[in-house]
Amino acid sequence: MDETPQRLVAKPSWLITQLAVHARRLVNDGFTAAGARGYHYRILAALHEFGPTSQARLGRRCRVDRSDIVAAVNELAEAGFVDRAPDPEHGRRNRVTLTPNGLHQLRHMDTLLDQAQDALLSPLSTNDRQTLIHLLTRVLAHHEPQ
Amino acid sequence: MDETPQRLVAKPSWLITQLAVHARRLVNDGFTAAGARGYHYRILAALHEFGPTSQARLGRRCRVDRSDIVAAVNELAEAGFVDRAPDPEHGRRNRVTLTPNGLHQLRHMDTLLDQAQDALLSPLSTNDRQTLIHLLTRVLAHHEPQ
DNA sequence: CCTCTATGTTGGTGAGACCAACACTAACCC
DNA sequence: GGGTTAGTGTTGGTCTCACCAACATAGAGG
Repeated sequence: MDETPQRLVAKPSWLITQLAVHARRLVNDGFTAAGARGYHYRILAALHEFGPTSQARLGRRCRVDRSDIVAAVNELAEAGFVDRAPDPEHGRRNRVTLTPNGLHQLRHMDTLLDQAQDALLSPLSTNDRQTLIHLLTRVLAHHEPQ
Repeated sequence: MDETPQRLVAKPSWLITQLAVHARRLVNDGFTAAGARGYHYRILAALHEFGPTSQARLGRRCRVDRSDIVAAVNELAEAGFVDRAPDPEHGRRNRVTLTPNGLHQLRHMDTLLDQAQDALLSPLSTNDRQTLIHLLTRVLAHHEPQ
């Protein structure tokens, strides 16, 4: 009952954006349990993988606007997950560093995130998941500025 | 340069939500050219496909909260795309109807939307598009309350 | 030296999804 | 029939995410 219009269901953009709603809900349910949100995970992940950097670079890596990085780093710094200090060899730049507590939080969020991935793709076989990931990666790569 | 963390790229939820960003951008660029937004299209499409209904039912069909339907129907009614009148056989309910102008706007948005779909999936062959749509439909169906 | 670019920061906007509360109506049940 | 329950429209919020304009300031390049 209360069927959704064929005009919507047939559009790839509908499928993707609606599925993104469910994905975000699953992920955020986990993250809020850890007192965090998406931007936090992106930043912690980038710091762990590439080491300390400036906020601007962080934003470019995580696809987050530099003005939004400010707020997110504020929150992470206040929680002790990140350390923000002026870059010694550059007056204007900040140097954001992952703290041990931040690494711990990152690992915690990782397990929460893995559960969400599983819940998200539960109806698909391992093979189907692979093909879906492959196709999505191709399409996304095409739209990333690179 | 400025690579994105592997932790993100490997997550299906990242692929889906990031692709949804691009999808929304493509779609909205078209819609704003028509002075509209996503909610408007959903409502017009539902009215065209299922005929006049109440706002609550409209919301259930389009996956839009009933409080958000109020604002969207306000905008559509002010533009003359939709007619809102109290349901004669139900004191509380409203009866929302698609006007001729609304149908015209729907058709206009349809062509804009088709262009966006094409731009979105441009890197994929017809076959790959089919598979992607099929997989997305399956996953989405699993998460819809039905 | 002067211009151009990059950086951090503040303060907005907008879409979309969602929630709580209220007034009121309809439908249901005893 | 009367009281309870469920549904409807509406107001007024919240949150996340994405994005933009402006500004002060620092570094890099000519």
